[in-house]
Amino acid sequence: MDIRKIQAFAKVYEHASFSKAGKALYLSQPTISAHVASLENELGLALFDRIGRTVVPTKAGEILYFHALRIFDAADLALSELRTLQDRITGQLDIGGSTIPANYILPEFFAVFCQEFPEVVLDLRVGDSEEIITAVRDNVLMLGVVGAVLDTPELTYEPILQDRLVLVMTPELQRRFANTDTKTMLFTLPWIMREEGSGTRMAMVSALTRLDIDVRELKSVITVRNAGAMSRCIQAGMGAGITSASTVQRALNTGRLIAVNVPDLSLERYFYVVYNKRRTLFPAAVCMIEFLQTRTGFKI
Amino acid sequence: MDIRKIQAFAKVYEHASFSKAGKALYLSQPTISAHVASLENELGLALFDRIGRTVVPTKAGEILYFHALRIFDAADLALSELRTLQDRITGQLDIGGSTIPANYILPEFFAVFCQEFPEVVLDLRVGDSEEIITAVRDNVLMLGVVGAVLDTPELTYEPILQDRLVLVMTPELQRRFANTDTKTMLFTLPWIMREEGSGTRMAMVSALTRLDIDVRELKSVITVRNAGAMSRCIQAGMGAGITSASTVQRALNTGRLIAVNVPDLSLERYFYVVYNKRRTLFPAAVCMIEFLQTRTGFKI
DNA sequence: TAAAAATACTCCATAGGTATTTTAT
DNA sequence: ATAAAATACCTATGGAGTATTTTTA
Repeated sequence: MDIRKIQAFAKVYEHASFSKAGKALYLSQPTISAHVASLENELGLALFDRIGRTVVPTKAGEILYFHALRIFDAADLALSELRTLQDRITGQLDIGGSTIPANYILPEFFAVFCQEFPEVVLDLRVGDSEEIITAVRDNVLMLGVVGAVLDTPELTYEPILQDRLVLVMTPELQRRFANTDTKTMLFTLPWIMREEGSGTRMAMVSALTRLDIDVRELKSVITVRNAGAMSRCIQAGMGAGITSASTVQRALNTGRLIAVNVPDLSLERYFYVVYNKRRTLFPAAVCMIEFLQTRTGFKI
Repeated sequence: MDIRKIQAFAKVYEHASFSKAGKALYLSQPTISAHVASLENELGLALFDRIGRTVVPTKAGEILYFHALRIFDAADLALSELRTLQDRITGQLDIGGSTIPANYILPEFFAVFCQEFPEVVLDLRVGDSEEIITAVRDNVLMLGVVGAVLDTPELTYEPILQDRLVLVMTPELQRRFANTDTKTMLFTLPWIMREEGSGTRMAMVSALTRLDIDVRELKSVITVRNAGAMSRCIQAGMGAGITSASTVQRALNTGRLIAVNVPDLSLERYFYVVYNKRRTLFPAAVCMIEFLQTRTGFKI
């Protein structure tokens, strides 16, 4: 069932002539005869009745022609989609986003991106930084936006945004520690924490490590898997937590929460686009990387 | 876009491995590599990223795989339909029927045929004998059932039924010719005639010719294109006509029409299955020919 | 070191051609 | 006599193999 033989067959069907089919395909008449004969042998069925100098398709020929058109359609469609992939910014782009980017940062960037590149269909997969990075490492996802760098030598991390973490709690809770020294407060506070694998948690851990504090010594009352839950737990007075300023901006503005400054605790971290530079990125993916870099002011 | 290369590509996609694809297709690993490379060259696109010893499809690879499955489906379906055509009585059978067979004879035979061969789909095309025979000669139709033989050397006519034509008129009309000699009556009668090309007309013409009567000398009041119209015209008293006894059986039984005997006018003719014996008949068509011959008692 | 893909090469099947014959109009 | 398909025969591309090298986990 060679596709070129089927093409020869189809042209014979359409022209009811071997020699005309040859002309249409820029092949000699004997070549067409050979192709059709080869198909007939392979199938064990006559495809045409050669009645004198007229060529009439058999029932088998009619059935094959019907399906031949479908085969050509599928092949043509494949070809045209591959061509547009080559020279247009198009196609479905699956992109992984860790908690903070997916919920607080990417949506507004994507809104602009989709306007500028209307042929691209975005599919945002949400997980924590570790999950997204693992998916990118395993080539399940081509692109991720995460809040941490993991030790994966094959991956490229391009910084796109600086983020500020803050230690927040309710004013009531803060008042209880008004006369306590900072380090004691950190060890006494009931903590709301993000799960392991969270970029926010990793940033917190490394910041505390620099103050010689082991997170495992802190009093964790609950572990949550997203920033919204953390914010609500803190507002409910369950304890204090370290989270992106952007996730608690309203609560800080209204005074329902306050950010407590801890001297020498450097709570800044970056968000990155992460990808495997050894993979062939299609235009839409390249575009997305550049878009994230330039629109966040990190490049050009 | 050779289908075998696409098959190699698809197996690599499914196994994420060139060597496993080779095993699955009973081909060597270098052959698989060559096929995929050939496709990549032809398309000018990478289909896989070879990252170390892992193989990851590119976006182009994903698109091609999607369409490859459709191509295989179409090819498989073609193959399976051709196989069932080979060894089962199945498929659509277009069959031409001239006026009398199509309206009065074939329906009940087809009812039985469809019960015995439920996988066959019949499509009955109606025309007059000449139209049907022409369609069979031009290979537009594979089979026809007609009431006349035309001088077409390439066609085979197999008789399937004897038919009796009758000269019919209303009793009133007949009474007007009670004392007229037959020949005068024939020349005086107002005639309802079938169109040229009708087998019924041809049978009538040749019967009259044997009595040295030229139809053109008869007084034709109307030409109709089917037996029902003829019957109604005669019953309305417009004139007399020659038609199959089967088409006016009820009217003869009830006495609304009467058959007038004309000495020496031999009004018998046959119905035939007509086909081009040089065409490859598929099983359902062969079956239909045999069915018509045996069920009408003309063979075995 | 081992496993997988790429490369190098050899071989032969076959897709392609031209020239000719057969067949039917 | 002509037009079309089949046949015969030749050539060269490329599909298939094995052996080997390169690469990387």
